[in-house]
Amino acid sequence: MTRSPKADTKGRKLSSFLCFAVYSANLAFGRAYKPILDAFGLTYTQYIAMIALSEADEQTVSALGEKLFLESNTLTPILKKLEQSGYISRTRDPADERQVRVSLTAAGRRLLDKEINASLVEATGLGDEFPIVQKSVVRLRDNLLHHTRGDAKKG
Amino acid sequence: MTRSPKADTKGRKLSSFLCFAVYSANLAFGRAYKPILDAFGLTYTQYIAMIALSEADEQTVSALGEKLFLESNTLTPILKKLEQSGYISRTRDPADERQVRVSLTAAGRRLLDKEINASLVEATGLGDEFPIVQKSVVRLRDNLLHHTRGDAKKG
DNA sequence: TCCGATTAGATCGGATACGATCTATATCCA
DNA sequence: TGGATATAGATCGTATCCGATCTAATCGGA
Repeated sequence: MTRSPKADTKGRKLSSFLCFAVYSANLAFGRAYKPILDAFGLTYTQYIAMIALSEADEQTVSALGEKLFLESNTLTPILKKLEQSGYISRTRDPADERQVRVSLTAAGRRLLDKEINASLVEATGLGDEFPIVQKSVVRLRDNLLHHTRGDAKKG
Repeated sequence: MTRSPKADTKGRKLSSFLCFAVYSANLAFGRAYKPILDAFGLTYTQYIAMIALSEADEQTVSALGEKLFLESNTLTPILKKLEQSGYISRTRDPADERQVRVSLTAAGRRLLDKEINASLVEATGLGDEFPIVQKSVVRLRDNLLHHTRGDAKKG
């Protein structure tokens, strides 16, 4: 890496800017979505958790955490709030009382399918580039995650 | 992943995935950097704040906040901690006592210039694509910010 | 079968984000 | 000049993130 000749200082700055670009893009997403989500009493993280829940019913907290890159310490309070709001259900698995099964309720699914919708895509202003940027960011994230765990599965 | 047949649902999902990709890439940056920053007693946000501070001396909290997309409610506690750590200085501007001027100390600058370095670039694993991804994410962020404030200044 | 190890969530404390509000200082202008 | 207004930070409450730890349930081996 650091393919630049004056690699040192320039490399550090570039790195800083990429990490900062992602950091601030994340803040920007939160702010762009907030007015829309506020109307439904959802926070940004709660909304993301519901998207993950929309992919399957009866997911465990751990399985959900793998999708979200979060653990029970973060998820448990969020899921409890979503349960209180009536958007999800939480029940202990009778077959293994250690596990909690989480699903969207009818109200939660209705919220995702109908009430919150296309306005969120437009906010990105990316047009045709949307899937390209998406792919790059996903790969960036995965590279970082592999680096973290010392896992050298590279492409 | 699990791309749905319906256009409506698909649009929502794509949007979700881009916001989620950024969200999780940000988490991934924090985790990849943590082991490195831990050694210097810095958090990820504190590190980013120091990068912004490295661009100029005697910045006000507001000016710093504009670069970081943060306000005094978030910055003040962070800057106080960095001051306690000895990496920055905070002083009221004699010409306008409302303003606080913030600068890196010698120790802070040394930390950025020498001690923390190229290892942070490698963690991204992006190689030559680094500047391209960076540019896309910056544009995404700016689009979102413009959308938030209803400002339609586009490129 | 019983006890240690493992697993799944939950709890706790520290550090962000952020809306709302507060204080102190500076400015405006009749 | 003096009170209304504006500005810059700071404080507070709520909601994430995350490391460390705890509890309860399950599993494994002698």
